[in-house]
Amino acid sequence: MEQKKQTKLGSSDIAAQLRREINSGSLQRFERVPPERSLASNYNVSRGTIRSAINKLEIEGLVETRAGSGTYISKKVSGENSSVIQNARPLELVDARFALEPHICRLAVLHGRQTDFDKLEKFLEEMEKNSDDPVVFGDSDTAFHRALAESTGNSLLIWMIEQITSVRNQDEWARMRHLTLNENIIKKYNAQHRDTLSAIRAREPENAAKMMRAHLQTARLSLTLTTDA
Amino acid sequence: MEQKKQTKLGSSDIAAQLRREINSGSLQRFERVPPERSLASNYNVSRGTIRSAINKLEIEGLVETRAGSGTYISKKVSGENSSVIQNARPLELVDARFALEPHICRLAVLHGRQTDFDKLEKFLEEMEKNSDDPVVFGDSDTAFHRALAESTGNSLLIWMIEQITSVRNQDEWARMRHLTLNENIIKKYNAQHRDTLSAIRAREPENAAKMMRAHLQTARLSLTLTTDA
DNA sequence: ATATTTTGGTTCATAATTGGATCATAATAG
DNA sequence: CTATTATGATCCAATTATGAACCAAAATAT
Repeated sequence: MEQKKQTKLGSSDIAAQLRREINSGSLQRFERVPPERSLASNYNVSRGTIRSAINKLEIEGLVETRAGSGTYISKKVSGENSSVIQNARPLELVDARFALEPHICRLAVLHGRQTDFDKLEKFLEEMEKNSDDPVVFGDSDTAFHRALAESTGNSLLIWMIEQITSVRNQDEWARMRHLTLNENIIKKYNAQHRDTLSAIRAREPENAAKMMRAHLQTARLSLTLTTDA
Repeated sequence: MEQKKQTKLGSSDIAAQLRREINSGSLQRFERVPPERSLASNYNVSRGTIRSAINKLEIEGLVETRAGSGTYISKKVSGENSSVIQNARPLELVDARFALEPHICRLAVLHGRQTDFDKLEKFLEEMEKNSDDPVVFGDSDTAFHRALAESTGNSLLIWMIEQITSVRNQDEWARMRHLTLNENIIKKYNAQHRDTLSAIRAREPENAAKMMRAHLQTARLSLTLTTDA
């Protein structure tokens, strides 16, 4: 099997080696696996062999590739999440947000400071500027809701929102996001985000909560429409 | 080391590296991250790449930038999950319950079954039977609120309530409970619990949420009165 | 107070990098 | 021999990086 004489390494051997390096952590320091061309020259095999090996790892879910960008180690490997969060279903998650976020808005009115609102404004503008890019929008959206929680100063609520948003960056959810986030939905979200922030700035707690509920209602609707289709 | 020169670092790699340095604490001591231009020359990449990396960290909440001043490491250390709960202050916890439990009541109306309500009834009777024993009452109270969450069928909400109630069994909280739980308060709690369950059984979501808010309002009040005294 | 320097924010055109895909050829295994 | 696999070369399309210039806010020096 593994004579170092003349037997070249096959794609399976390379895959096994990479798998080992990822799990052992020697490659985990960086999010990105070296480019295929580098790996090919390092292992002294052709690029096709490397591609075949990486393909195996991708099927295992250990790694994900983005054309033009690189091959990345799946976040599931590096960051461990609570199993409860991982197994949460989309509608459960929306319901949890329905519980938390309207009240977070009320508390933001009570405890939020000017700098908190400025930060929210920044993320809001970022979202509005990237209405055509679901990925960038999604990141800013996550940051917005997180900053909203932070404005309450309540460490428990911040932590809960962190737990909830942490799940958004996983594979399954990335696909879901692509299905639900079209430009119309994003524009609607932007308006609702702005309504919410305006109500908070105006120090109207119930109105802010109402705006947030409307936002979440939209999110739930787009979710059910997508999953039913 | 082996291939750093050949394979140039991308923004993801640099973000990962900075994230590592921050979390490990080697950069944490200094308030300010080196300026972008310095980092760019240190890492031998363009400033745009550095900016892209820092932007990733900012979205994660690890770092915050101030134009004209610099980029600063966010004060809060990456908090341990459990310690967040452990270090939660009583009022923070009540606020979190204020967010979760009224909505849990609404969902209980929607998704609760007869067996769930029977279980709630059982804990309620247990509480009423032990109005004179703060310890037994406290346990039944915890069980009641947990069963309430379970009746929603939402694993996320159940988990969050579990996290919250888990803290109640600690030393500090045991003392607090002794201070707040006199027989009058307990009788009031019992009435409010019964009101809540009645509203749920009557399938009146908003009314159930209202009863729960009244309950939590009482809890918060007894807390502030005690801690102020 | 005022001027200068430092710093992040922004934009732009251009270049380099990277995974995706194909194909003819050679090597290897069964 | 035959089927499978690896090779090496080439082109494509998406993504990212680069380098330069300029701005505005903040910090610092005069």
